[in-house]
Amino acid sequence: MPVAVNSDETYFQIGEAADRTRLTQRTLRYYEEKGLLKSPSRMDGGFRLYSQEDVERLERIKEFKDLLGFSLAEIREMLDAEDVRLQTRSEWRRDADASEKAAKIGVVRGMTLQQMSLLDDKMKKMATMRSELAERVDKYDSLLAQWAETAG
Amino acid sequence: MPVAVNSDETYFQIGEAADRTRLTQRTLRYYEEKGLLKSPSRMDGGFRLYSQEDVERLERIKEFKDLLGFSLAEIREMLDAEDVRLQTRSEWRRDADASEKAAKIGVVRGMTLQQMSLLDDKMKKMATMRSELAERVDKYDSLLAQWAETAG
DNA sequence: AGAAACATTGACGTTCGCGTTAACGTTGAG
DNA sequence: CTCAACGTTAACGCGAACGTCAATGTTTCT
Repeated sequence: MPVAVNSDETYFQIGEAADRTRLTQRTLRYYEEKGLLKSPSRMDGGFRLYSQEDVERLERIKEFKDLLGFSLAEIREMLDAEDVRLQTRSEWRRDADASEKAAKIGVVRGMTLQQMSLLDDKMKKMATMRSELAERVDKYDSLLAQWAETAG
Repeated sequence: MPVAVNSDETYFQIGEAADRTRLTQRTLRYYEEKGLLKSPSRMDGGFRLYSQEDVERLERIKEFKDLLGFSLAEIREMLDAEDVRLQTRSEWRRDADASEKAAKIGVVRGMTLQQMSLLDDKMKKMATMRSELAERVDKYDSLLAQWAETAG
């Protein structure tokens, strides 16, 4: 069961975080080791405590991997870009240098566009592949139909 | 350059097959070793000779890997299914047992449908992801615009 | 307090998908 | 015939992404 640390937020130990994400505990530790996850908070005894946010991040990582076949290093880069975005947002009001921030956002924007075009590319190819497969199914069907005729 | 073995078909040595597929020679040998490719024919001296068909199969393998992130083992299975199809087709006229063939085709048809739904699934998720990314770009844009205003 | 369930940090092992090197044979051009 | 270019097998190597102990500590329930 989830662990309530204060009245507000819910935290999960590694076991449940693993269950929820359908990853293994080893994998969670590994991702942490590889910097894909900021180190989660801990209980007094040292047990890891994952926030809901952490769990969601893990799910995103899984999507990136399964969907796009990215390496963990690549995924790390993409997530880092997002972090820049969040960081930038929180610093938004209290800092001076404007053009630097604009530049940062520009970079992140560019990366996002790149990711989008990569997605577009893959989707296009997948669509092609799909129609090839559909064509085949049609062929099977007509073969079977023709066969049934001849036999009947 | 391609090697003409008889007047009819064109064959390629491993080097050119590798160039054409943008795979390495090692990879071609590896795929053969793993059974993704029926062993290509050989010259007298033992040099491998790849047919156009072989090259196309290699390209298909690449697509499967890059596009769907399948393991070579999985790809092997899918290609095996196709082989059944081709084999079935060549045996078509000269064999007796009709229902057996119909059954085989039914199986292959089923596998193809499965592959299609897998593709659909991935494409759907990718579309979702894409729109999330687009949303982000919009946010960046409005941030930058707003910023330009304030600064101007 | 004792036991079961759960967690921690090493550290070594494993599979996949090739890369690389070594030692050697083949082919084709001059 | 010679030599460069190309190929062959065998074997070891390697990074990625975890799996799998082992030894030990923590939490929780009774």
